[in-house]
Amino acid sequence: MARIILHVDMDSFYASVEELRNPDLKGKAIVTCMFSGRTKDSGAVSASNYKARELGIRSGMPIRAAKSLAKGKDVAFLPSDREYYWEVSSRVMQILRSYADQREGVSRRLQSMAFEQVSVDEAYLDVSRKAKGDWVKARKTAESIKKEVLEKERLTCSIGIGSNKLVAKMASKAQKPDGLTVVKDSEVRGFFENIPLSKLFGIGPKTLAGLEALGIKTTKELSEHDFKELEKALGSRKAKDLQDTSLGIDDSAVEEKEAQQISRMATLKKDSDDPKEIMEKIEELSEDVEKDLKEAGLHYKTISIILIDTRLQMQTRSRTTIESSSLKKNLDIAGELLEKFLSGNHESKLRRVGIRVSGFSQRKQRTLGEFPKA
DNA sequence: GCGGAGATGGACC
DNA sequence: CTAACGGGTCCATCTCCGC
Repeated sequence: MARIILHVDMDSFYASVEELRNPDLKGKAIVTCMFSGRTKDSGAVSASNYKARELGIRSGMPIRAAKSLAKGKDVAFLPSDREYYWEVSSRVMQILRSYADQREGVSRRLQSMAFEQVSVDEAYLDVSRKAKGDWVKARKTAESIKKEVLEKERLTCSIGIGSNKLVAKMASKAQKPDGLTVVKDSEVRGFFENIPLSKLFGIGPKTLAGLEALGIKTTKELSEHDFKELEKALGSRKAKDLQDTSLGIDDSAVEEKEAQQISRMATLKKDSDDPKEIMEKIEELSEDVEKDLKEAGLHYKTISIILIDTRLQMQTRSRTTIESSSLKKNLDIAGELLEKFLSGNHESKLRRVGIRVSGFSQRKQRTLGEFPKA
């Protein structure tokens, strides 16, 4: 059956939430920042609203770069309060979820919906059954969603509608903020041809450069490029993925994914190669990971440390152990991994460190819908 | 050849 | 004057190794 998928993207979510929290900020340029705490203003921008974007301030840029763009202007720089954003997010997601199809073969009480939250401010909804192939119906659903989110949370969002997740995602980006864009199957080809290569989902700076080296400058050129040549340069999987993406082809399902890893990272107060100092930070971070682990009821098998040196080069070291739920008990492993790294890397000092657990045991209970059909 | 483990790199928010 | 630089997750790929 043909699908109809919605992609909902909250408009400059962090900044909008801050604007609601403090009425004094209304109408101002707002930038939320991750301050690393090592010097005043060291850190990066996590989000900016449209007023701030007009000045060229974008997420990911160093705070100091953002401040230099903001010089002489009235711009609010606020620390990111992610806990609070997740709180607001969960209320928004509850609204969105209620508009998605009921998953087939699942009892009403379990409330399993064809819904997928992909980040704090984004989600996919499968509405194929409710819309019954009717794009007008789907559009009305999207309008209702926007209305309810605005009334209940005073937030705007942009929604894209298409017959798969990729089309919906690119459609939601087409008109922002407060947009609503429908891309029917007959329109997909034209719509994608007009998307700049650099804006295509899955194409970052490296891939863009690689494609440019092949003489590919537009999405249309990518879609028409000889597959064999693309394959030779990028590998078969990547080549196939890219060419599918350039044509708006995607058959992935809208479904909630199980977490694969939990990690925490932080910047050290000052660069260090002292294992004692570094382990202190790692222990601190591990308490946070431990909390998440407990909440999710997960056991992990692999523990990794993440090390970022003064040149911002990242390295990881990991070890797989017997299944455990207690990170505290395994901190000595992190310590060993760190000692071993430092003894082999006398020249490097660390700027940021992190800890990660992964390899969770499959203890998920199967729901009725997942049992094989008799 | 196939898997798991360990490590790296690219991408996205 | 330039450079400045977070934290979290997913996935693919490569190598090595034992079977």
